[in-house]
Amino acid sequence: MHNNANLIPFCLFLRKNTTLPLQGFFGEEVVTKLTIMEYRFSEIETRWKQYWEENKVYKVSNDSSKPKYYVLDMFPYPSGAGLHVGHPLGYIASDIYARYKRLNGFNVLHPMGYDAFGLPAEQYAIQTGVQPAISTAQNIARYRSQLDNLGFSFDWDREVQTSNPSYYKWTQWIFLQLFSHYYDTQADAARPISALEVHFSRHGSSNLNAAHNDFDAFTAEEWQEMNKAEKETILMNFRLAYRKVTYVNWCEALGTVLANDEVKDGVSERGGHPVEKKPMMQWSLRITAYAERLLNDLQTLDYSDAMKKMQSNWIGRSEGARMFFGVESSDVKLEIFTTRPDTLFGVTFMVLAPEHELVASLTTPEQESKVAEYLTYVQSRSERERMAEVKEVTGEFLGSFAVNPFNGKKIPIFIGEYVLKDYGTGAIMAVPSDDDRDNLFALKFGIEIIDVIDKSKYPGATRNDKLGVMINSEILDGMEVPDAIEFMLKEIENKGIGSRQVNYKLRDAIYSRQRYWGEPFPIIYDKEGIAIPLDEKDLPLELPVLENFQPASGAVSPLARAQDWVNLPNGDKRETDTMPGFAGSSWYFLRYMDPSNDQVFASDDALNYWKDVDLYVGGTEHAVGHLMYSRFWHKFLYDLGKVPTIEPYKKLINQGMIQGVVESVYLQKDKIQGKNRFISASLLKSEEEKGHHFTKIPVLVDYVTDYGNMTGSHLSEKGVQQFIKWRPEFASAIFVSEGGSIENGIFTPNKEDDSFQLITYSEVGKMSKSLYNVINPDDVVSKYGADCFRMYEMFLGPVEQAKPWDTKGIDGVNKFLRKVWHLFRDAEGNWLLNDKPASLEAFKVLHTAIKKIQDDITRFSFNTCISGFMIAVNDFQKMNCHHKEVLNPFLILLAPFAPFLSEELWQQAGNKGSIHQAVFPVFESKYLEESSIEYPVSINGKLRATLTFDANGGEAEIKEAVLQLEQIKKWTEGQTIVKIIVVPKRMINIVIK
RNA sequence: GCCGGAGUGGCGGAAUUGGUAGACGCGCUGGACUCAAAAUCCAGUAACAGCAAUGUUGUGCGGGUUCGAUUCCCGCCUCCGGUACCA
Repeated sequence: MHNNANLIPFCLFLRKNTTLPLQGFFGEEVVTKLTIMEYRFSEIETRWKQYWEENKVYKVSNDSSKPKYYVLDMFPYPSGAGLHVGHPLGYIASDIYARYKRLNGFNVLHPMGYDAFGLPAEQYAIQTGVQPAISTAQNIARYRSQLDNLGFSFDWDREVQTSNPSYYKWTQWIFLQLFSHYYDTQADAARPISALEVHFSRHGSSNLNAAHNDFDAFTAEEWQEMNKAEKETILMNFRLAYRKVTYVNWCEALGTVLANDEVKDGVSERGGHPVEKKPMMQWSLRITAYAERLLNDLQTLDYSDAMKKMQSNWIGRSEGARMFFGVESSDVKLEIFTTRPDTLFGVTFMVLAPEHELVASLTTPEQESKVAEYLTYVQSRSERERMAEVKEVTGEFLGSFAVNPFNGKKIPIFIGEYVLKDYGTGAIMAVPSDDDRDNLFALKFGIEIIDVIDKSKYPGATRNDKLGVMINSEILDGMEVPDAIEFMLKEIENKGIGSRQVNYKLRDAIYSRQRYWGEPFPIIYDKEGIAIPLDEKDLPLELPVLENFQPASGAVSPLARAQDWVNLPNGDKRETDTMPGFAGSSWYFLRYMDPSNDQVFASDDALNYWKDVDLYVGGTEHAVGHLMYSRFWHKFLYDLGKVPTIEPYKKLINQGMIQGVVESVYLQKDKIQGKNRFISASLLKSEEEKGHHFTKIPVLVDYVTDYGNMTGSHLSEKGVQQFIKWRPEFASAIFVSEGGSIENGIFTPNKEDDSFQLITYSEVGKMSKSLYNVINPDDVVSKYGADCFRMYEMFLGPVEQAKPWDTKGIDGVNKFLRKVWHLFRDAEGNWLLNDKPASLEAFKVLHTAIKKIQDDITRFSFNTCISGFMIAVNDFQKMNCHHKEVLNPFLILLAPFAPFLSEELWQQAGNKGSIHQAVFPVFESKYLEESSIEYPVSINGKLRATLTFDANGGEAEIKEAVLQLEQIKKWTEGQTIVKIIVVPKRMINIVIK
C-alpha cells in the first residue's frame, strides 16, 4: 500500500485537482516535494538500521559505572520455516523494556543468539544430505535478517550459537564438572568426587551423606582392595553425571531416547511419534539431588504463580514412609513407599510393578504360567495404550503372601500395570478403602476391603482426602487422620521396619541422545569399558563431519560410523551418543556476559558485574524443561563457586502464543460417483442430517474474502479457481454453495441472480506451515513498517495472553504513526518545531503520558501504554502543538525507528548529543495538579450531579461544603442523612433514609 | 480426575487499592472537504424505551457482604492451559 513504487503516481493523482497548479503534474520538482510529505517508513528504517550498525549504538560494555540490568529473551531454534509473526511478540516486549531501562540510566545487557543443535536440522540432513552445519547457518542468516527488520536493540557482538565449538567447549566443560562431582546431602552442595574416594578409603560406604543410585555396601578394606574398574563402578553411582541402565523413553521413529519433558501424551513432542519404555545404558544427570532446592528457591523468584505451580507439580514432593513388609516363609523383604501409614490396618494386598526385580522370586510355581502370560501382555502394550486406558485395572496374583508387620495378617502379592517401576520403590501396599485405584483393583479381583476411616464427620470428603477418624485400626482407633499419620511414622521408626522419606516425582534427566547433531560427550571408554573424561585442555571435542546421517541400527548414534573418530590409536573408543537439546540452552545466558573468552566460560569480572538475568521473557512451553534444567545447572555452578547467585532468572514473563486463523472447507468423506464434493459451511447441518460425513481441508487465507462485519469467510468463484490450481487433485471436485455449484470450473446458479459463495469454517489454531496460515513478519513490515508492526503486536492485548493474529486493527496503528509524523511536519514536509514554551495544557498532556507510559511499562502492560501514547498525540494534534517540549524520547521506546524524529530534529530542539543518549523524561506532578476537582455526587448510589470543590480541601471540608449546597438540601429534603462518604479525588456518596 | 487461568459491546481489549463500567483501537452510521472516489477531519456508537431531556437493564449463571461489587465471599456453568495410574 505504501511502498515507494506505488506512491508517486498515487500522490499525483491525489493532488490533481486540488491545491497544485496543473502544469506541475509531471514535473520532477513537484514529484519530489509530494513524496517527502508522506511518511515513508522504509526509507527511515533503512537509514536508522545502517546508522545503528555503523555506530554500534547498542554495543554494551562490561566496564561501566552505571547499574546493570540484564534483559534476556529465550533464544530461538533456527528452523527452516523462519520466524512467523508469533515469535517476535516476546522480543518486542523485552526490547521496549530494555530501551526503557537504558533511558533510565542502566547499562543494559540485551543479547540474542541461537539454540542451534537439534533434531529438525538432522532430519532435514537425512532427507536431503545437506550438512546440518550448513542448513543451520542458512537458517541463522535468515533469522538474523528477519530480526534486523524489526528494530531490536540487541548487542549482536555478543551473539552465541550453541553448535559453535567455541561455545560447546564450555557445555562439555560443565558436563565434565558434573561428572567429577557428587552431591553432599549434609552440606547441601556439590562436592568433588575425590572427597568421596577419601571417605570410602577411610569408612567404606558407612556414614555416607551423598545422593546415589542403589549399590551394595562395602567396607574401607574392601574399597582399598578393589581394582580401578570396580572402584569406578561404585563411583558411577554417585556422580552428578552418571551412566546407568535405566528404563527410558525410546522413540523408534526418531531413533533416540527422550527426556520426560520431551514426551507428551505418550508420543514424542517433536513429530508425535510413539514412545516405548525400554531399559538402556544411558548417561543421566542427577537433577533429583537438587529437587529440594529447586522447589524451595521458587519462593525467592518473581515468576507467575502458574509457572511456580507447574514447576512444583513437576518436582512433585510428597512426604511419607519407606518401609519393609516381610514375605511369608521367605527372607525376602518387600520395600514400599506410602504417604498413608495411617491406613496400615486397611492393607489387604500388595502390588508390584511388572518390571520389579522380585517378581520372579515371588511367583509360585502354580502361578508361573499366568504371570508369564500377564507379563507378555504388559510388554505388548505401548505407553500410549497404557495411558489411554487408565480406568481399566489389570494385574495378576503372584501366589506369595506378605505379612503385615503390625498385625501379622497374610496379604496376597500381585503385580499390576498401575504401579510404576520408577516411582517410589516400584511396590505399594494397597488400601482399597482409601485409594481409588486400589479400590478398583480389589473390586475386580474380589479382594477384601476394610474400612479404616470414618468420614461421617466430613461430608463431601472423598476416598483420597486425608480426613476422618480412624476405625478398625487397633492402636489408632479414634485418632484423627493427620495425628494417626504422625503416630504411625514414629511407630514404624521405633519398630525399625522403615523410616520417614520424602519422595519426588522428578526423575533424573536422561542425557544421552542417539543422534548426530548435538554436543559430543568428552568421554572415552578404555578396554575395560571404564568411562574416562577428556582433559580440559583437549576441549572442545569437535563433532566430526559425517556423510550419512541415517540413524544407525541397534540404538546407536550415527556417530558410530565415524570409525576414525571413534577408535583411538591405543584401542580406546569415544562415546558416540551426543548431548540433548537442553545442554546448550542450560547456561547460554552466562556466555553472553563474556562471549569470546577462551580461558573460562565467562570471566569472574563479567559474572560479578552482570550476576544474573533481571528479566527473562519466553514461552510457557519451557516451564518444566529448559527452566528446570538451567536452574539446576546454575545451582551446580554456584556450588562450585563459579557463579555469584543461586538462581539464574530473577523475574520471568511468559508471553502468550500468537495463533493463526485456520480457514477450512468441508469435504464430504464419501465420494459421490467417484467425485470429491465440497460444501459451504452454511449447508453443513442439512447435509449431516442427510447422513453425510465431512472432513475439514485447510485453505490458504489469501483466497478467503472477509465478510467484514459478519463472522466467517468465503471462497468466491475466483477463490475456487485458485484453490484448484493449488490442489490439482481436487480439479474435478464439485463445490456446493447455497447459490449454486461449481463443477469443472463452471458455475451453475440455482436461481438466475444467485452468486457463488462457499462459506468456510474458521477457527483459531496453531500457526503452522501445514495449515497455510503462517504470516511472515517481513511481509507485514514491508507493507506497514517495523514500528507499525511492533506497536500493533503490543497493542493487540496483554503480552501474557494468547491471541489469534488478525490484521484488522493494524490500520489504526498505521494511521496513528502517520499522525505522529505529521505532528512535526508542515504541509510542505518541512520540520515543524516551535521554540516558544508550550502551554500549561500541553504540559499537562505530556506529563499525563509520561506517568502512564512509565507505570504501564513497569507493570508490563504495553497495550494500555500505547493507548496512553495515542491519547497524548491526539491531544497535541487538537491543540496544534509542535513544541519542542513535546518531543520526548519515550516515543522511541514504542516505535524505535521513530519516524517523526531524527538526530537533527533532536538537536534542533536544543538537546546535546545523540538521541541514543537520551534519558527518560522525569514526571512532574505539578503539571497534573488541579486547583479544583469535579466530584460526581450520588445519593444512595445514584448519580445526581457533578460538583466542583477545592482540590486542597480535606474530607471534612468537602462534607461540610456538600451539606451547605442548596441543591443537596433540595434533594435530601425531608430525609435523614445517614452519612456522607467522600473518596478523595473520586466521588461523593450521600446515604439517606 | 487433579492443579492453574479466564469469561466485559459487533470485534481486540481497558478499568492499577471496592468508587462515574466499556479507556484506546477496529468496525459501523452520519456529516465536512470533493464533480466524484481515496485520504483526512468532525460527530455518534452497550441494550431497551423515547423526538428529546431522561429512564430501565447491563461485566458467564444463582446467591451473599457493602452506601457502593467487573473487583471480595459461597455455590454452579463454559472455555483455555498444565498434568495424569506418583502410592
